[in-house]
Amino acid sequence: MAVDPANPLIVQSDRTLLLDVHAPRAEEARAAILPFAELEKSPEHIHTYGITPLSLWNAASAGFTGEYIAGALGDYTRFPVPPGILDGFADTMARYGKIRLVPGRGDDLFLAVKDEAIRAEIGALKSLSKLLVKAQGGFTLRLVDRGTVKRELIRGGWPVKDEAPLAKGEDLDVVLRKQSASGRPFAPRDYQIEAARAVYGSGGPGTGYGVVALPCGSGKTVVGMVLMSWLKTNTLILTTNVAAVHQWIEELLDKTELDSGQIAEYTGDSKAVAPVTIATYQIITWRPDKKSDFPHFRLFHERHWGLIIYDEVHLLPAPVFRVTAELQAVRRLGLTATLIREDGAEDAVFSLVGPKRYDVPWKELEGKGWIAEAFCTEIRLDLPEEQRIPYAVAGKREKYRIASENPRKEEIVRQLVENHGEDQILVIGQYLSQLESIAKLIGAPLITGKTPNAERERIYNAFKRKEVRIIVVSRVANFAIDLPDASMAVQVSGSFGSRQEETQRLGRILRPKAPPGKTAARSSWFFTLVSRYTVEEKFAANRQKFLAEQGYKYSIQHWTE
DNA sequence: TAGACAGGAA
DNA sequence: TGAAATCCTGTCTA
Repeated sequence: MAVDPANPLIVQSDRTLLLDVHAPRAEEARAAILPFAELEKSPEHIHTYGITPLSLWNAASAGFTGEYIAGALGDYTRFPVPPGILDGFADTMARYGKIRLVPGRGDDLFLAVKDEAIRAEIGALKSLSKLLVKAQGGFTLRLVDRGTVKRELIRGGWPVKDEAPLAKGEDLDVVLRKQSASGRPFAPRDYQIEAARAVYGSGGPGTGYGVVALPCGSGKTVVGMVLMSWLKTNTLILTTNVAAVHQWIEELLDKTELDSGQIAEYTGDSKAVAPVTIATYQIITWRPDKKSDFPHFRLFHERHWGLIIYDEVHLLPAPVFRVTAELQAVRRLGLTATLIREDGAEDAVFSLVGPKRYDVPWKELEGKGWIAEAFCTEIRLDLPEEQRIPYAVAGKREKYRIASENPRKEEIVRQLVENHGEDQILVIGQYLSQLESIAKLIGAPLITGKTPNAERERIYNAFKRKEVRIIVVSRVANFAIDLPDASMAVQVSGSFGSRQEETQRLGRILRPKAPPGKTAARSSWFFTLVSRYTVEEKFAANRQKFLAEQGYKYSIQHWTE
């Protein structure tokens, strides 16, 4: 606990933290600041973290205090911490809990605000003037406005601690199996139980809700099942696509004693409803035209749900926010690999699903062998001579495409797959013409959105049996969770710098290759090809942020002829 | 009744 | 910033 010029962290008064990656104890410092800071930039030497109100409230709701932050910064700081900054953090964190939502008279809710000044500030918020009615010690509001009020308040800088009771839901005896239906012994892992517990008991009995962030391949569905087995109630599970719906059903049948009659699929194919129902976000937000209602919203009050699970909660579509009233009355669990949203709707997730209750650095799971160790390499290459002029004069949009489709990438792919003769490889890209060309060059099958399901299955099976070693895939790789596991991925082009996408792609190769505890999981390789001195460099940097945040190191290799 | 396919949405 | 994929519904065919 002392300022030391060898320390890794520089704390600045604009609420940014600079982490010197090469300093001793840099990794320790990263783990210490992760609960309350967000990574903003991650070039080679110095990483920049920002501390935002939302990151502080997430920390506050997870039980971290101003003293913890003061301690963490004090332990690792290189220079004296700027005066006043800690008070600012404590002040922001103290806002969490100052406003509480509790039951009111009859069906109404009551917004309890003890502090008179805060009461005046909220009373003056125009966006809430129609929803809130002044009362002794706070405001009353209608039950249906619960979600809207919470969202408006967080926009105004006031997170609400929602302590109003949640519907209990109809009983359903959910029991986890000791041995999965497929015959293997099954027990939830420590971190899965901890994650479920963090949500279950988050606000005292009957008030559990919130978000769990765990990497792809670490068994997020198990966290959901553990919570279901504790709450023992009718459960609605929302997810992104039909493949994920099917995976949930398989997992539930495999690892719980529920039978197929108690589980239903609510999708385009089948509109069944059962004590456990799994639906896609898309069907819920479908409507005949822009002026109509959302006919499938009825699913929310079709049954007395006692739990709603939002799979990939960072993809929660905006229209769902409209049924906030129904959603607010039910216990809810958000599952995600990353909370980062490029559209900035994080505050909506915070206020409507809940704060982040649990989070493990990927590296920690990797150390314990639950997910494979990954080596990430960014390969930078020049544009071919003849494309430099066209690139220079191209418009912004064209530039990205020229850089992405750099024909030299094809030769690098060929060499990489040749050098990794032992690995099962996915080549992932964005543009179909480029992928077609690569598939032809290395003689590997290509899967795109147009590939019929039967054909996909045939290729996947051949890949699993190791008859096919390499598959070239388009963006189907982002969502198709039925993709087989691979030990190496080569990304030849990506979309506009989405960290989410990068995370998903890396998730493809992070699944453990050996039984945990016995031998270490087999290592994985992840290569990204980037055209030097082009816009692609900037986007590539953005994509890597999340991985750097989790402690992965990208090594950069410059490719020369 | 199943499937294939077109069209719209985000 | 743009391209590609998905999912939903409705219609047509056998």
